[in-house]
Amino acid sequence: MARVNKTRYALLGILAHSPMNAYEVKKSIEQSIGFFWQESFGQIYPILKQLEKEGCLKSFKEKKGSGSETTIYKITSKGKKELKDWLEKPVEKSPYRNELLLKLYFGDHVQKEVLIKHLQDTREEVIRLMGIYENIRKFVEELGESKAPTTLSLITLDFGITTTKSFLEWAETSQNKIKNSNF
Amino acid sequence: MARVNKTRYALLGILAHSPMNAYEVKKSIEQSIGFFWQESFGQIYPILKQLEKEGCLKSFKEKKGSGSETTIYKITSKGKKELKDWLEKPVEKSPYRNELLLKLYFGDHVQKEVLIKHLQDTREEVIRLMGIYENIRKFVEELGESKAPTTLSLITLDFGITTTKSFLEWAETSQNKIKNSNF
DNA sequence: CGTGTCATGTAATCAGTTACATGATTCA
DNA sequence: TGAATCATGTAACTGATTACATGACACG
Repeated sequence: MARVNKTRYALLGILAHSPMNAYEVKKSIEQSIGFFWQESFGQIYPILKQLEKEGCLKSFKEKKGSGSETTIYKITSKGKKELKDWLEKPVEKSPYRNELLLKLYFGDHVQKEVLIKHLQDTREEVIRLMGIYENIRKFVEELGESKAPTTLSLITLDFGITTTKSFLEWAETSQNKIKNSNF
Repeated sequence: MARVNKTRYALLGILAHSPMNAYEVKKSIEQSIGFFWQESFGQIYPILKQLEKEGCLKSFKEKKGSGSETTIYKITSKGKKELKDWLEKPVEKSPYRNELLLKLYFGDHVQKEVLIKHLQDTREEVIRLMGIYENIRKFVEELGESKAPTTLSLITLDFGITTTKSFLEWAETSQNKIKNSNF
């Protein structure tokens, strides 16, 4: 299960949209795919350099208004091919770990209230996320009507919304089941 | 986000149910919490030893019918306390990565058929999982009526079932959206 | 007798986060 | 002037998988 490095593809994918510096790549990831994909600077900087060495990216210095320079990365045709080849490969399944479920499963060692609290906290957290998703959804919908990239980003966003909804239903039901159980 | 080692708690939780050897711990994890939590031997063996050194587990040799010995681990009262303390702590959120969504988000670089295929493959994979969940559910339901540990394992199982169902709906809808989009 | 499962471990490797370090620019 | 953000990196650490190695026992 999933040993290969996929950070490179996330970076290529982001840079395929538009050239930018490492710092902006991080921001861009957070704002677009952040709810299902994260990258840290400790990965981004070295891997961008490595991708350039491989010829997948080309960097150049750009002067910002006030003298200071920044390193902009631009995807090359080789980089685009690399990205496309990966996109066409089957999705590898990656390990999935859920700490809430682990605590619930072993929950007979604690008071019921503890488990109900864990479920409640998680509900509140995902409700917060749900709000963010729906705001982004509105924003994207208004922005570009029926454009393909818009369609795809809405699809990923809808994944977040639907799984969140089903999580909330499950969590509420589970809280009630625990309340009514005898332990 | 999530830097602490939780393998120890998974092992303690499993051994809190009944004493067993490392090999059986692995099997037991696979059969009970396997769909949301995995552990490899490379983690299990060293961490069991470490837990014993800390006094959370006590090991003893047991002779199997045919002369050979095996090392059985049993949880101690200190181990139970360690588990309970962790169970009471708030659930830490861990990084979530979804490769299918990543490929969909960058999907405008490939043919629509590729994305539809990825969704189809994943649907088939989760349908297979769904079958397993529902079989376990039947089995657990028949086994123990209204026992607390049963309630809790059914709750975790229902998480699998409900999220799988909502995934399937989303995936089908998304396939249609992609079919009808212009790219 | 050979294959599969039981059983126990270690070493190499890797992906990834976090902390640390540094400095420029912006803006209240 | 001081805080926030922009910007670029490296080092340490760690969690985890995978591969490797070994051997007993079961069973057809």
